[in-house]
Amino acid sequence: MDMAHERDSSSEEEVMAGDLRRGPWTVEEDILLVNYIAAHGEGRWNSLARSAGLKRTGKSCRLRWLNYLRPDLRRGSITPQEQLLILELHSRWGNRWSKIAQHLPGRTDNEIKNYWRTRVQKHAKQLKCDVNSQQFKDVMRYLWMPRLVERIQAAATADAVQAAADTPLSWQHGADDALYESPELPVDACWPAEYAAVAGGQLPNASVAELSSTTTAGSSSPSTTEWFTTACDASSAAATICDTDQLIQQQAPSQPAGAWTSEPLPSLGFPELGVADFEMGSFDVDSIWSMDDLWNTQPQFV
DNA sequence: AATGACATCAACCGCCGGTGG
DNA sequence: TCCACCGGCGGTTGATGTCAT
Repeated sequence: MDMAHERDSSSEEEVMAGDLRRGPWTVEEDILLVNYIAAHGEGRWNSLARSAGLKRTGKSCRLRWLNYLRPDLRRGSITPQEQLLILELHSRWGNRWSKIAQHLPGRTDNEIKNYWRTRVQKHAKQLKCDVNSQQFKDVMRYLWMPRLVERIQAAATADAVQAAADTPLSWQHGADDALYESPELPVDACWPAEYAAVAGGQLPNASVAELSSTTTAGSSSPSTTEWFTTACDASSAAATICDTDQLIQQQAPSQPAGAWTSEPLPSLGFPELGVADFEMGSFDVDSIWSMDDLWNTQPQFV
């Protein structure tokens, strides 16, 4: 047993002795953590946990913050664009989840890892091939990724038509920015009701949008369509060469500024996509993985 | 309506590398 | 150089939600 293991075990002892809590976080704990970080910033997680009055390990606090409480987290389903990027980056880097996550702003390594395991590996299993096999990589690159691009293009077309029909006035005035910046925005406009109730006005300002995983986000940005077009152009080429470098580098960072975060937002090459992308409506994400398509299109892969 | 199977995801675990005393 | 501490990473698990029968 190495030193690290001993240290982890000692934390375990504390847990067993009742000094530390484990398991799901309560609303009260979340608020303690959020407020403490709002006041003092991130870092030194072990001492942070103690100072904040949390009976949690530093690791647990860090994980909770990074994977759930951070204000710049993106909520909702993995979009087709993101799926495309994940497939491409995974083919390049393998299970380097944190590295992949760096190219999907607002997404966590945990989220991407979960996506990969629940969706992609599931289909590899259905195909009865190893997820790391060349066969499966070929299926991804030459069948599923081009199919994703098709879906993205179709969605872009539909989106453009819809946007032309009813562009919300709010977008013309940058209401999305206001969501993150307006000091007048009531707390409970962004925090789930139970948080607002428990906090009793002690929450940081409304920059903490979409805290709860059950909270649905706002509306779609007009930049989405522009990005779709660019992405699809790039991705069409990517269907054969999958040059995601281009896809990544072409996109200027566009992150909502978390007013009270101590850390600078990551400089990442993915645009801010609105919720319409998460709620694909007629876009059946899973149908991309239709086995029928697979059989009909590429029977040689099975 | 009940229930079992399956999917999802938050949280934990073990390990490793970096850093500073 | 050694050691303790810490943060980060990838793998795994268990609770919960959803769907099919």
